[in-house]
This record gives sequence, structure tokens and C-alpha cells, in this order.
Amino acid sequence: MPRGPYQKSDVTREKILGAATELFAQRGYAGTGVDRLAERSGIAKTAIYYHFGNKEGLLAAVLDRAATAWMESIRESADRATTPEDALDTALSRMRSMIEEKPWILKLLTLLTLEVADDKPEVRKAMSEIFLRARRTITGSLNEAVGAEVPGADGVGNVFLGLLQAVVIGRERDPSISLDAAFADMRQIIVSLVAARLDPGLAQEDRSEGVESVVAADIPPRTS
Amino acid sequence: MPRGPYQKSDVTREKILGAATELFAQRGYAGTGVDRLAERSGIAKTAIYYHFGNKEGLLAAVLDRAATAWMESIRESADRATTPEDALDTALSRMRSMIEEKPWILKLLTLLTLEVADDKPEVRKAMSEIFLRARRTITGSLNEAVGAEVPGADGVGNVFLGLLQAVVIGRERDPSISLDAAFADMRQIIVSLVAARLDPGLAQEDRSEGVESVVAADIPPRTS
DNA sequence: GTCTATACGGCGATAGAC
DNA sequence: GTCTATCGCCGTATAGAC
Repeated sequence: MPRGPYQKSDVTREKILGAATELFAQRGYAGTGVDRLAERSGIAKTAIYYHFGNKEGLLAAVLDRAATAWMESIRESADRATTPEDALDTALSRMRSMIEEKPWILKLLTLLTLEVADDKPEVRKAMSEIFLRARRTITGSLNEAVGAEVPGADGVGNVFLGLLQAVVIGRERDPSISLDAAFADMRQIIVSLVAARLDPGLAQEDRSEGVESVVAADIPPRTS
Repeated sequence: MPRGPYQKSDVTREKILGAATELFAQRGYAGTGVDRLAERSGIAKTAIYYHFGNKEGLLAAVLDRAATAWMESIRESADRATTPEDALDTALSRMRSMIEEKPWILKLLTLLTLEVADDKPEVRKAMSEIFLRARRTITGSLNEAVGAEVPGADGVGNVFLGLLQAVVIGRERDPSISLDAAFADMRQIIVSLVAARLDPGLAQEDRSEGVESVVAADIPPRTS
């Protein structure tokens, strides 16, 4: 995408963005100085300002790039799955690859959410949109796999994304955490949630008592 | 706990710790300047160094305090639950209260994990221990509630804690997220996981095919 | 148009006198 | 415990080299 009669050196831009993505994901936004970015990318500090205006502009570009990378990772290959379970397994293995090969994507998005979403409404908005897009992709795959509109599919998507996030964070604490176990649990969880939504009251065999009991009691519903 | 011939003013310490906890949770460790901490707590900047040595010492104290607060929040009241489901509902409502009243605990722990666990092995170690303690409490309650050792109870604990974390992060992006829905899902998930672990092969009604298939394939198990 | 050299104001952490 | 001073890094602006 040329921006003028000449175009800014995209290779320089990429070098800066690569370094920024790496360092933001590792040490956070506030914890990463532009000096370090210059050193790491081999680009002069002031050139960074030339390309992105200021540090926040760089942040926006990094976010955008991470979002794109994520969407590419989870883009449905719309494959010839034979059964719903097949489709689920394919989706899970795709997510697993993402976590193994590009854990920085989710780490970056989560870290930035916690670190700067309070101050910068634009960043929060960007985050919301990114996660909504991701969830939409997931629920789309889900509905397609099941062959019907799963009621409350958004909730399933939230759980899925939440667990992915949790795995990434957990591995930050303890890199030896077993992905096998985590993904086996995720699979079971999704199946159980979907089953319950498609056929409420039947999926759970031991729902002997009042179910929403304590949990859903005496708290006003949210606005949205 | 006196520390010398004179004792350091505990009220001052508390004021500093309160401000630090609040600001670290809001803007992260690197993003919080000692100047701001001084301003917020009403204590001179250098007095902070007097009390905690350096910023990292302050971080350690904040972590310790947050861990204690968390454990208090989830401490089993060892109540007279009549059924396992009862016990689960009690535990869930306790967690829900924690998220509603002290969301900063989980936010702080998560943010610090992502932000500084890479650089500071001591912090990572502290985080691991905190989460292990929390999980131990949870699995303890779980086993007690069920009245037997649930196989793979640790996995259930991981899922539970992970979902709690995900809810906190999600609310950071979008405060209007429904806790009702989230906790209803969590309840169902836990029940299904426990049921599957107590009676494998029976809990899932539609496990028609090879189950661990794609997900658990061709990846070496972890060390720990 | 793309990038570098240099400089500046501010805040970060810390030491020492009071 | 506070006050004052110090020093280095951080984000930024600008002037100019290619």
C-alpha cells in the first residue's frame, strides 16, 4: 500500500514492528523503551518516530499486526470434515499449533489488555473488536460443524478463548505444563457445553437438584 | 512484628502497600512510578525506599499481601454442605464474591505474571507457589465435597482457576460481561469434568469416535 | 523521502544531610 | 521519617545528511 509518491521503506517498518512485537510481548508496553527497540531492530531511535509518529502509534501498528496474525492462525480452513467431532479436533489442533508456534500473539493481546486498557479507550476498543472477531470465527466454525445454530454459541466461544488464554498464562508461570492434558480437557468441555446447549437437561446426568441455585442468585443482570 | 530498636510505622507501610497494590494492578509494575506511589499514598518518595529497600522489594511485599488476600478469599469455610453440588455452589459463590469485590487480586497476579515473570525468576517462582496453593485449596475442597480422591483433580483445578482468570481479563475488555452466564458455564464445566473423571467413558454421551485423536497426538509429554 | 546526530525536558531510582 | 541533590534513561523535537 503506497502512501505517497515514494513509499516508506517497508522492510524498515517490518524490522521495527518485529522488534516491538517481541519486546512488548516480553516486557509490556511501559516496560519497553524506544531505545531498546532501536537497539534490537538496528534502526535509529528517531527513525521509529519518523515511521510511527510516537510510541502509541507504534503500539497501534503492533496491535493491528498481531490481530491479523491471529486471524490467520484461526481462519477456518473450511475443510471436508466428516463429523462434528472431526471438525472440533481440527479446530483444536489448529489452536494448539498457534499456541506452540506463536504464543506471543495471545500473550501480547492479554498483557496489553491488562496493562493499558484502563488508560487508553482506543486500545480497549481495539481489543474488544479483535476478540469479537475471533469469537465470531469460532462460533461460525462451531455452527457449521454442528450443522445448526447452537444456542448460546457465544458462551462456548468465550469459554474456549478464555481457556486458550489461561493456557498461555499458565505456561508463563510454568513452561512444563502439559498441553496434552489442557487440550484434552478443552475438548471435553466444549463437547459437554455444546451438548447441553443443544439438548438442555439431558446432557448432565446428575442434575438432581436446583441448579442455578446459589450461583445465579440475587445478582442483577448486566446491561448489555 | 518489630524489626529493630524502633519499629517501622506499620500504618505507613500499609498506606504504601495499598497504593502500590492499586497502581500495580491498574498500570502494571513498569508503568507505575515511585513518584506516583508517593503522591497516591501521601508518603514521601524516599520513605518508600526506606521501607522496602527498592522497587522490587516493594513488589515482593505487594505480591505477598495479594497472595494472602486471595487465600483468605477462597479459604474453605468447611461448611456443613449437604451434597457435593451444594459444596460446589458454595465454592462458586465464594469465588464470585471475590471477583466482584476484589477483582484486583487476580488482575494483579496475572498482569505481574505476564509482565515480569520472564525477567525475575523469583517472581515467577512466587507466582507458581501462589497458584499451587490456590489449586491445592480448590482440589482439597473438591475431594472433600465428593468424598473421594477425584483422579486428575489438579486438572479440574487448573480449568477452574483458568476460567476465573479469563473472566477477570474479559471484564477488563468489556465490563458489561455477564457473570451469571460465566458462572453458570463454569458450574456445568466442573460438574462435567468431575463426572468424567469419576466415571470415564460414561459421562459423555456422544463419544462415538476415537477421542484423543488429533488433539493428543504426536507431542511428547512434559517433564513435571 | 528516508533516516541519523544531537539535544532537551522530565522522571526514574538512589544517596546523604537533616 | 523528609528534603535536597544527583545521575541516567525515557520519550520527544528538530536540523540536517544521504
